[in-house]
Amino acid sequence: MCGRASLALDEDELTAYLQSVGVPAAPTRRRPRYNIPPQDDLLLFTELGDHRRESRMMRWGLVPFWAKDPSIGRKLSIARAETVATMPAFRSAFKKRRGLIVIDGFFEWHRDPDGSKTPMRIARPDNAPFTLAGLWETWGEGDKRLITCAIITTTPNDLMAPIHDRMPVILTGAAQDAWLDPTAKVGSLQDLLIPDPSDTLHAYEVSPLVNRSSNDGPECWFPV
DNA sequence: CCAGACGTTGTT
DNA sequence: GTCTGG
DNA sequence: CCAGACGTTGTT
DNA sequence: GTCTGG
Repeated sequence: MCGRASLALDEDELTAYLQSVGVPAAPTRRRPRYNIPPQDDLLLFTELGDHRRESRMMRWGLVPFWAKDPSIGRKLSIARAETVATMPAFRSAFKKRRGLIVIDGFFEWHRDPDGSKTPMRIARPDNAPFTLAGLWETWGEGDKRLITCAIITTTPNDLMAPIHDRMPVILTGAAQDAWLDPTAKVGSLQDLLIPDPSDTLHAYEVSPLVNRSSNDGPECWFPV
């Protein structure tokens, strides 16, 4: 699940949001994104130490530092909260390279009993940004250097349960600080990886235009 | 010892 | 069925 | 996540 | 890098 995200808000709104969570304004130019698939770029911020935070665009699909071939990243876009701390592909990033991924919505495909799939968008009613628990890695050197990331999924909250059996981990407020804290213990980190309790999201059906990731415009958000 | 995997989803 | 491209 | 390809020879 | 399977 959660194989698509969005981040369409304008630079001023994004800058204001980043400042509100202690991140200097993103230096890179960014265009509105309504339909972001795996292997495309997500905006992630992390804590370097002494509470300094930094944001960057990172490719979605984690390539561990030890990978011989970066194509492994295609398989590593989602980690499960239940196993992320111990999985060989994720555990070192879980210990040392946690981050928060800024989005303003994500998509889930609801499967009906007859097998048909209905795309749904999950967002705040005002499309304000929020953050997902993420992991990141650097791989390779020079021209080959890649910076990649993955999201973490958990069980659904009341909003998501009718739609799907998994949802991304959404962190707000003190949980954001706790997730980024370099000194955090595994147990306390694990306690953060729970279904979103904030009750600030809504879900609505959107057009199947979102199925095709090359459709990256507002039509992907239109309610059906 | 070396070779090969390292993930999730959903469907059967 | 499985992999790659988006 | 979904959509689309899944092959080779030899020609432009 | 580290673990599992052979």
